[in-house]
Amino acid sequence: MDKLSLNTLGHHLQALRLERGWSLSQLASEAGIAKSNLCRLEQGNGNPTLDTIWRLAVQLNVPFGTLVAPIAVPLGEDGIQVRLIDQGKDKPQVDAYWMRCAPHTLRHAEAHSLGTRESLTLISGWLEAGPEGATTPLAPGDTLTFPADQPHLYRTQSAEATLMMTITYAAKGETP
Amino acid sequence: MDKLSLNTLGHHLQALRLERGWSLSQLASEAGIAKSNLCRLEQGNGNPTLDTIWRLAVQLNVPFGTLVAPIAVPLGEDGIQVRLIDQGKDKPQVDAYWMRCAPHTLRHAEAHSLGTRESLTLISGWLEAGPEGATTPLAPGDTLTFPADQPHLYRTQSAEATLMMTITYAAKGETP
DNA sequence: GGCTAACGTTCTTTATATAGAACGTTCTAT
DNA sequence: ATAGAACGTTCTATATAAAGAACGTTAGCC
Repeated sequence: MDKLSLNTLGHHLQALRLERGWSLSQLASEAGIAKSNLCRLEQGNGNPTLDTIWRLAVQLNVPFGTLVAPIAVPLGEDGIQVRLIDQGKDKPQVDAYWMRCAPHTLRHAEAHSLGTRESLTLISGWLEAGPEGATTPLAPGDTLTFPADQPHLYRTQSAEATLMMTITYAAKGETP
Repeated sequence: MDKLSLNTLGHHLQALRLERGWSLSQLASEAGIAKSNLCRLEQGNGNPTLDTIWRLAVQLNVPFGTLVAPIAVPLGEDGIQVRLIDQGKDKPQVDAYWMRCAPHTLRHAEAHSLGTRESLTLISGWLEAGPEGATTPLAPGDTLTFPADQPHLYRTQSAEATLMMTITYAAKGETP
């Protein structure tokens, strides 16, 4: 595991804490860990134990993956983060992703293999997505399914968007 | 973090390894960790470092959460596991879950608050779900959205089902 | 001014996660 | 049968994560 990932974990940890208006000492004591420990983690050093991550996740009331997830893939250069949640083992193959788009992002995605479809469900924010020229705006809770075997795009405006995305590959199963 | 969770992690770890037909020594060496370490983890002792979990997840090619997730909630008594992926911060409130139903499971869910809707996207297996009396069968990749402010159910047959579920609460935001 | 309290950081100490060697066991091959 | 190799386990040694004390800093308060 690289240094960068730990930095990201640290920043993310701190962001979540400040978001709640908690002090470092406070969070540490309520999570039942030493504040020196938490301090080290936020600074991006260290290699926390599962127990430590666990306690912090519980205390911050975030799903476990969220804490460690920023370690996942920042997709391409633009403000898009993608995190693989699960992969199906059946035919057709289905991949489930968590995805976050920064504000004022426009991402053009290339066509996937023939027959591939995507389903999006917006968790928070606002997003416009779909095949180029036939995009649909989405509010939290909305679901959109569209053919992804043609160029498509995701666009945010002033707010960032968080969503679940599932990609269903055509029965033959080749990846683009 | 309790002993049970670690046991679950151990079992899950071992299951994933055996699923791939790998030996303990093999996985350990390819993940770049000592096999004594992996052995201990599979036995349900120990409290692995993020680095260790990380290496194993990469090597087993499973999303990070999957390794640690069984530590999450086995919902109720029946063969259903639910894992919170993310919670929206907007109105309406949206919760995203990963969910797995064991084979031959029938789960009756009570009505949520008025206006609540659920969206399901099947990742693998087969599932029949929806409001009681108006259920729909789902194949991998299929998406179903239905009003959840009435009793609804999830039913599997011979195969287990893995899916993403999002719950959108009515704008007022009260939980049932 | 000085006093207290809380903050985040940086020490030192202690517990323990990991690495690596050694073990007994079970196969296969010669 | 015997040697070898690989398996999973269990030792021991070492690196280091976590705890706890002490630190300098800032902010209120009398």
